[in-house]
Amino acid sequence: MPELPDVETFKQYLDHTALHHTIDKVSVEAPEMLGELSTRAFQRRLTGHTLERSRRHGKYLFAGLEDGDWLVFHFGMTGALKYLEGEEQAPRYTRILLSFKDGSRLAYVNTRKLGKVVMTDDVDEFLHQHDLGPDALQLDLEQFRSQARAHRGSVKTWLMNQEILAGIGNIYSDEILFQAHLHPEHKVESLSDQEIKTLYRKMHEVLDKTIAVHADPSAMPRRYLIPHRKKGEHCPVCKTPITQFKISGRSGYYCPQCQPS
DNA sequence: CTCCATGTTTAGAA
DNA sequence: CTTCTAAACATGGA
Repeated sequence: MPELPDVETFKQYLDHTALHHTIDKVSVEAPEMLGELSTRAFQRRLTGHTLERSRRHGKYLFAGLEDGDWLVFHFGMTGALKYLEGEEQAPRYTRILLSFKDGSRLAYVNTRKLGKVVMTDDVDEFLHQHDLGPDALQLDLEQFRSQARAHRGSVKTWLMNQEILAGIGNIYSDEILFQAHLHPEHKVESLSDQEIKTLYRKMHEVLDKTIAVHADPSAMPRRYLIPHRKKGEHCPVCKTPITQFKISGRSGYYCPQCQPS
């Protein structure tokens, strides 16, 4: 799930549920998700503190405490948040569970444990340490164009490079390229100014529209590729069979009719 | 059993 | 130095 629109949806969810709650207890079911940070240090930095604000950058979600410290969520491929009230049971694969003073809880759920949950006292430094470029919704057309001019290789790979712009992954890069009528293996260095502009506009449009439906594929516009992004499916626009291809070990999908090379 | 899956990192080859 | 590929991480679902 978690690319920019999914993580933005998690942010809004967190804002509407766990924010302004004081942490009473921290259960770490999967200590390996904390990386180098010890369970004790993690618990010490959270217990007794209050979640006061949140920030998202690319695929990362930051929850700020009243003391200036930050809880950092990264979701890998299968991570999500679930807020629990009353006797509601924590879902299967809950890896971290924050319990609040009022009895409600926030579960960090992650089937495959590919993400991370850590702490940082400086978000900007954290972003720098992780080589993250500007958030995909923050950079302007000028930066977008000059980054395109500074790289070689396929446009899909370029869009997914978190050092260039943060937030776009395998699924949403396919959607953006589909909406922009660009073949995923089109060389980024050979994009015209006009194509770059279209790509930039479509990137915003796709991110905005998918955030508006909380990244739910079943609620996305009719002419979106994402709900048809599997083998044997057909293009929602022209009905041509969708092509699957491999790009550095991952599967990409496109319509050979709407996105000619 | 096999292959595939939304992410990131790393090693090695061009 | 840049770019690309495969593999690894951990775990399920088809």
